[in-house]
Amino acid sequence: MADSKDSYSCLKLENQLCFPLYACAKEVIRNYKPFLDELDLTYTQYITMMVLWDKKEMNVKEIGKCLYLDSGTLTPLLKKLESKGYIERHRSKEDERNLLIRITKEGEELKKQAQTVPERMGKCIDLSDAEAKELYTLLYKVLKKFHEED
Amino acid sequence: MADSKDSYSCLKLENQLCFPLYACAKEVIRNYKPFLDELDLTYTQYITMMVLWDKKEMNVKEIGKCLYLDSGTLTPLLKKLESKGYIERHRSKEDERNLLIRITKEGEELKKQAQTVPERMGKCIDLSDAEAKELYTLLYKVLKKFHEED
DNA sequence: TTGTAAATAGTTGCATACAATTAAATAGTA
DNA sequence: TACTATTTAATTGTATGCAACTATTTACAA
Repeated sequence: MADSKDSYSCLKLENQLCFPLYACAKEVIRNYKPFLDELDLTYTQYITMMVLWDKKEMNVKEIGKCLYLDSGTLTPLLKKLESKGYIERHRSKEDERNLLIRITKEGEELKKQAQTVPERMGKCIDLSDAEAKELYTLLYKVLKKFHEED
Repeated sequence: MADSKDSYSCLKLENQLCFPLYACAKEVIRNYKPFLDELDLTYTQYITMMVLWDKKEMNVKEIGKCLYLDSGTLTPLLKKLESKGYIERHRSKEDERNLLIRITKEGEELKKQAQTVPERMGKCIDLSDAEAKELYTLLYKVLKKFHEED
């Protein structure tokens, strides 16, 4: 980062860590769009499907914990995915407070189409394997701290 | 990252680089909130003020280039900052297409209050100076590629 | 000079995000 | 049991973000 010339240099955009993080996340997601358009999914819908491809059935709370999202974001998003036929929403019989989200056959089918997305997307990010791994490690180190605080 | 067990392992959340990027950016910005509430600024308003504290006067296009934002986001945001009295908006006399954004005296005053934000925020991110620098470098490397493509 | 292209903000529509609140169900306790 | 606290989703309100489109102004070329 640049040297400090005055007491306000800390307020320069280029001396912040948060800004490249913010901008980078936004640009990477924007670059996903063409690939996700093929699947008729938005980015948030895509990562939601990703956890469901892995776990098959979860409640809203659990999905939110995985994705760092709350019900205010997830409720409308899950209704959308239901209307697309990729998931089913139904209350748990054991505990009516829980809304169980289960992937459908159509949702499973989508997984096949999605399989090529990560690799194609990876090519948009101009980092070596070592650099990507280093970035991954650092990001999770920051994230871990935030998860602990909840 | 985890080893591949099947052909779908690339679709696991924990094997993605984009996800920690997305979640980390979101969490860091969410952690800014208490500090920015004191200034009555949102995060996007804060980074907009940051470029204006540095440059004093810019048009919407230039601000958008700095922040990776378009007029669809900036137009309402700048009107908001104007209503708060931190900036002035007026058309350029030389070229009426340009809307010039200039910081006001109140906007300059805010800078003094904002000065403590970066350091306090930095403490929320649990990285050493070397790690923070490494993260910064990697993020700008990714960002650079995207800027070149425009 | 006049018609066309390019540049710049603004507008519209859709999809997040999140804080704060609400509603319903369940757990825990006197 | 009856009352209270907790848990879980849903709702509400505000603020982004971005693609697509529009309106206005300027540049440029025939």
